[in-house]
Order: sequence, then C-alpha cells, then structure tokens
Amino acid sequence: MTAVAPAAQQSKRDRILDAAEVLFAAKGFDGVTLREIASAARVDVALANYHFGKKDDLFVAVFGRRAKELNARRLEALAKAEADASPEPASVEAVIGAFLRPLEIAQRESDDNWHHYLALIAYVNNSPYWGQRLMSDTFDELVSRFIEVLGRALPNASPDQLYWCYHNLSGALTLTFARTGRIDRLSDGLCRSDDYKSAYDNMIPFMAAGFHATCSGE
Amino acid sequence: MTAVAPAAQQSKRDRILDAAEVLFAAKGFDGVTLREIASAARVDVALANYHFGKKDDLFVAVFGRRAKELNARRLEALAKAEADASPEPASVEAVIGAFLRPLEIAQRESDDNWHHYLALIAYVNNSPYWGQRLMSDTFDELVSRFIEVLGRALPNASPDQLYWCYHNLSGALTLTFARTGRIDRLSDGLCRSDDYKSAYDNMIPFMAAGFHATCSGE
DNA sequence: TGAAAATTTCAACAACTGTTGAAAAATACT
DNA sequence: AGTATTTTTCAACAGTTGTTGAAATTTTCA
Repeated sequence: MTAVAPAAQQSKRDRILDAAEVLFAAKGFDGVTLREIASAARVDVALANYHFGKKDDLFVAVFGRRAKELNARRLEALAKAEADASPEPASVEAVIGAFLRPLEIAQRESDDNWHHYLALIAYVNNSPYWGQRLMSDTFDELVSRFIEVLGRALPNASPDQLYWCYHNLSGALTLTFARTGRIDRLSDGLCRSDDYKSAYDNMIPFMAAGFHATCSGE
Repeated sequence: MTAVAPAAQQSKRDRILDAAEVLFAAKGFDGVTLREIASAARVDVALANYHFGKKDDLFVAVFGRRAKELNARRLEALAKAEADASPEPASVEAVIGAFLRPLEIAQRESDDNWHHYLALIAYVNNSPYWGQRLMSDTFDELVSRFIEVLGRALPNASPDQLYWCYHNLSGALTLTFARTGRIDRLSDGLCRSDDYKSAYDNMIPFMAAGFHATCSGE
C-alpha cells in the first residue's frame, strides 16, 4: 500500500496537530487541556511535549502549519489578477477577490479541517494576547503586498486610509471564520454561518465599494 | 459625604464586576481564575460565588451590566437620526452613525472601563462557545431594529443582503473593539488601535458605501 | 544482526482549579 | 438595646493542570 487510508496511517505527530487545531479553534488556548488534545489524538499526554515542547509552542505550531499554503494560494491568485488586468492595475474588486476566494477551500475540499484552521485565525486575530505578534508574524508580509496592489488601483488614497479599509475587511472576514451561528439566529435561518460562498459573494462587492468610497480622494 | 471618592467607596460587589470585566476582556473566560479576579478586586475568593454564583454566571453578569445603557444610547441616536430626516427615511450613513457613535464614550469619558467592556464584546462575538446565545440574547432585538430602519433607506434590498451587510459591519466593529495592536504594527505606527475616532470616521462612509453597492437591487 | 537514535509510554510532581459549608463580622430593623 | 438578615472570611475538598525524568519500545542504519 502506498497512497491510501491517510487517516489511519498519519503519524501521531500529525494527529496531535489535527486534534489541537480543532480544539483550540473551538475553545481557545486556555479552554483546552493537553489531556483533551492527547485523548482526541489517541496519544499519550507526554507526547505533545516531546514533539512540540510547551503548550504555547504547540499552539504556535498549529497556527503556522497551514499558513504557508494559504499565503501561497493567495499570492498566486493576486498574481493572476494582476496578469489579467495588465497593463492596467488590477481592480479593487479583483484584488479583494484574490484575498478571499482562496479561502473557499475550507468549504470546497474534502479536507474538513481547513475550516477549523480559519476559526483558529478568528480566535487569534481577536485575541489581545495572541493577536499582536502571531498575526503579524504570519500574515503582515502578505497583507502589505495586497495593500500595495490596492494602492495602485486607488492612486489617490492615503496610506492610513488603506490600512483602515483593510482593517474593515479583516474584521468582517474574521467574524465569518468564527462561524458562531449568530447570523443564523439573527436572520432566523435565512443566512447560514457555514455558507462561505454567500458571505464572500456579498463581501467582495461590499468591500470594494467601501474602498472606493473612502480612498478616492475628496 | 455624598457623592465623592467613588473608587474607594464602591461596593465589593462592584469591584468584583470591574475586575472581572478587565480580566475576562484581556484573557478570555478560561484564561482567568476566580482567584485572579478576587485578588484584583481585593476581595476573598468565595465572595464572587456568594454574589454571582458559578463562574459562568459571573461572566454573564459582567457582560449584561453595561448592555442596557449601551442599547439605550444607540436607540436614542437612532431616534434622533430618524427625526432629523423625517418625513424622509434616515440615510444609511446616519443609521450607521447612530450605531457607532455612541461607542465613542469608551474613548471620551473618564470611566476608563468602557473600553474593556467593548473588548469583552469582541471576545464574545467571536467565541464559538459564548457567541451563539449571549450575543443574540443581548443585542439581537436592538440590531433587528437597526436593520429594519436600514431596510427603509434601501427599499430594493432583500433581507438576506441586509443581514450579510450587517455581518460585515459587526465584524469590522468587533476587530476595532479587540484593540490587539495589529493595525499599529501593520501600518508601522501610522494607525493606532486605540484611536476609535479615526476608526469610526473611516468605517461609517465605508460601510454606507458597502450597503448601497450591494443593497440597491441590480 | 546489533548498536544507536528516535519515538512512545508510564508514573508522578507540585501547583492550581472551581466550589462549598460553616464560622465570623457587619448591617438593618424593631 | 437586641434580634434577624446580609455580607464577608476562613479553611478545606476533590479533581485537574502543565510538565518532567526515566524506562520501554520502535525505528534507523551500518
């Protein structure tokens, strides 16, 4: 056998990361014990420490694992948007789409754990403790690249306007990731938290209009 | 003496609420121990239990305390916006302003704890555990009222469009509340997390444009 | 095969967790 | 004044926490 039954043959190390991802996303760093994680991964408690060190380090490891792939997908989509528009700068809408559309893997693909990772991003982004360093270290380089391209589409925008606009985008996106079920209740079932597609379909033109309205000079 | 030295003469019960508010906002429900709270409030551990019951109940009590005042301020601002525009419906921008401007009390007033309460809202809104019930129970009635008035300003909008648009607004607002310092780093100090004024000055026209773009029918 | 290295388990540690019941102190009320 | 009620403290509980060192097992590699 060479390429089947991945669930059964994945390493214990990976099982720990998977279990920790789900649990950290659902309950936060302090809401989860190493014993819960080890139990979900069907592994001894001490093993997490052997592979990752302290609990903090395990958390950082979980957070970093999928970041590289996500950033790569986004950069690829950004490059495509720029190429399609060339020699004109890419439109605001196209750039925002390049930022959001890669996230639909969480809904599309069979790898069910992606949406837990996105929920973990939501937790970190809003956490006063983790939000500061971890988000910046993981995503600021990518985000700066996107803001740079957005600035090219909005030549009259001042830098601080672009940052606040990205802040709005980031916040809306984060709340979608969290999938708390709030919108389901508020809308009495009309909108669903797990419907990324609808969220992004609305969010892309919404955010593009916001950027244009506040970044076109007055 | 009748109306001075409020810090020294406030009840132990209130000191517990204040300390819990700060600590829950900073570290989340599970990141704080009752002993930390009691210690910060200069009070015995068992006293929190006497006044509020279980730790969960204390959390709910802290969250509910300022909600009434906040909702009242927002409703008042909404009524004013409607009255100013009458007999026309209030503009989208005016309604969003009525939702956001009352929050500037957190920056304006001497009562320094308001901004901790807003950070607590951020925590709850993004928490899969608390986000579901607590946010809805506390704010859905108010939010429904705002969405209703927004729908009057945007008569071609479908209900689900309005909900998704509010979702964007709520997410951006939440991230501002969290004040993680992310935007400070990203912008290299150009924008500041604690500058609510700038955040709202940008957010109001930004969101208004988003509503208009996606809720005007095509 | 056998030695070396990496992985996994076991048992236990000291410290800390939320919660409680009873005693003590403070306050309200007649 | 003295009784009743509320508030606060004290001491302790049973269970859980992250972390560790050493032993046992598996894997690697010559």
